[in-house]
Amino acid sequence: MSSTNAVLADQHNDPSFENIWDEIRWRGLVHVSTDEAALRELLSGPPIVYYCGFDPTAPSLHLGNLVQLLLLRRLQLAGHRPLGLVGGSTGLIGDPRPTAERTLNTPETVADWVGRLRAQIERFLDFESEAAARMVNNLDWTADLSAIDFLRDIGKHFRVGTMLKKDAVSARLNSDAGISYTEFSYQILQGFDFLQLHRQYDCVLQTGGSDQWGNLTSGTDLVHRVEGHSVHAIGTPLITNSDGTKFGKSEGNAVWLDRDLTSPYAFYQFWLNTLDEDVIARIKIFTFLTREQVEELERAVADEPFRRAAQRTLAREVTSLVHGRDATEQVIAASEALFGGGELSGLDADTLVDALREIPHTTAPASTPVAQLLVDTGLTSSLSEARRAIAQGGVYLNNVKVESDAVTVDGAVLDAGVAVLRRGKRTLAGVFVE
RNA sequence: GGCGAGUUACCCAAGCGGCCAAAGGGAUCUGACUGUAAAUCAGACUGCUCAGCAUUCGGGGGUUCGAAUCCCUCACUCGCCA
Repeated sequence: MSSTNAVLADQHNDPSFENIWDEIRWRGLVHVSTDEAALRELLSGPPIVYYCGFDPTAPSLHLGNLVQLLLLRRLQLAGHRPLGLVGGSTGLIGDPRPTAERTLNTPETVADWVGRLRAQIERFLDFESEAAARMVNNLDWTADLSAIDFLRDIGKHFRVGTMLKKDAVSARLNSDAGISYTEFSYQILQGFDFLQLHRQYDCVLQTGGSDQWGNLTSGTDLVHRVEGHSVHAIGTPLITNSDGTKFGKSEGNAVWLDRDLTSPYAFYQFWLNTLDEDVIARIKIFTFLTREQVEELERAVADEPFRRAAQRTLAREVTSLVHGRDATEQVIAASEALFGGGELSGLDADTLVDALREIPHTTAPASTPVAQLLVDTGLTSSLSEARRAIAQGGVYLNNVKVESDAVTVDGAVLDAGVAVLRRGKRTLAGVFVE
């Protein structure tokens, strides 16, 4: 925790930019927004209050949310005051996804996730400076709202025609999944949040992903209609990989900020494997490196791509940001030990054991067949898949290709009492031999 | 409430009584190449006691020697009409 605070204390915006708006534009954080000139002026002026909401759809935030957290933080560093909103009520409803209706989670689950998200958000913002952040929960102003009050005081301000035109809604109406009244109503709740925060804290800006644009404008429109005040919204771009795959997925799973869901090692490796084509854009968004530093790395990518200097910097920076510096140094040491290219037997026993603790591992007797170990370590999800992987020549024990699924660890135990299991080029697991 | 269309493996999507563990595409995994890249080419992609067996095509029931394919029923989705 202390190292996380140290990370926070070291963050700065780049003074070479005239104002924060120019910087977030340069970083590629603005995909859509309300009136640009007005926003630029607003953000250059005296401190404003702004917010971003996080709905509890999972027990942890993921990389998409990290973009939002960093935007909140950058604006805070520019002197503005963030409100971190957790969606205690919106999480009970669920915003319409383009594909299909969400499954409703129980109130208990949502409440639990709200607590977890709140704790995560708090680690990325400063709650003590002059521009101290504040946490809010939209359940606080909706829990006691009656259906009649909701329809009379809030619903009356929404036109169904407008609501139907929102992309999220029309996409669903045009799909065979359809949309429930529940999800259709979501934008009203989110719009009401903005109005509430505007009244209570004089909040004048909401940020969010561009896929939330319809919900963001739902809020700005409502505030304008009810209070007559012009307030603003910024939509960040959807981050995409240049090879067409989805950003933020590692082996098909989301990359989470919670270390129990995505280990710091896996997190570091995820960033380390960023494509050359994408790495500079990622650095702009996910790190606090200055424009000058970014340009230097850009040259490094062009001149010496094989060194992957930008990827290493990106991985180190983001992992430090999320997991702290100590954990980051550990996973870097582990990565170097395991990918160093040297003989595993040449590694110091303690170094090797520490490295294996960072990656998926299992404890098993020396007589265990390799196929079983692949399953135990999670390298494959079934024995069939394990055998297939071995048959395809994709499994290695201490860097030696495994020729048969009957092979056991027996002959391959290193001095440290461990063995290194590898699937493919870079998926590793540790075996601690009993 | 009435009528019509639909529900296939992670996603999209063919199949319309046996040759279907189920075409094709995407995603994913592995091999070659390489930089722990990308692109490209090749292979794999339900499970298991793996040259064989078991279980899959919304749920349940039925017809048949035999069903993802036919019938009944339930659930859900979409459209049209009230």
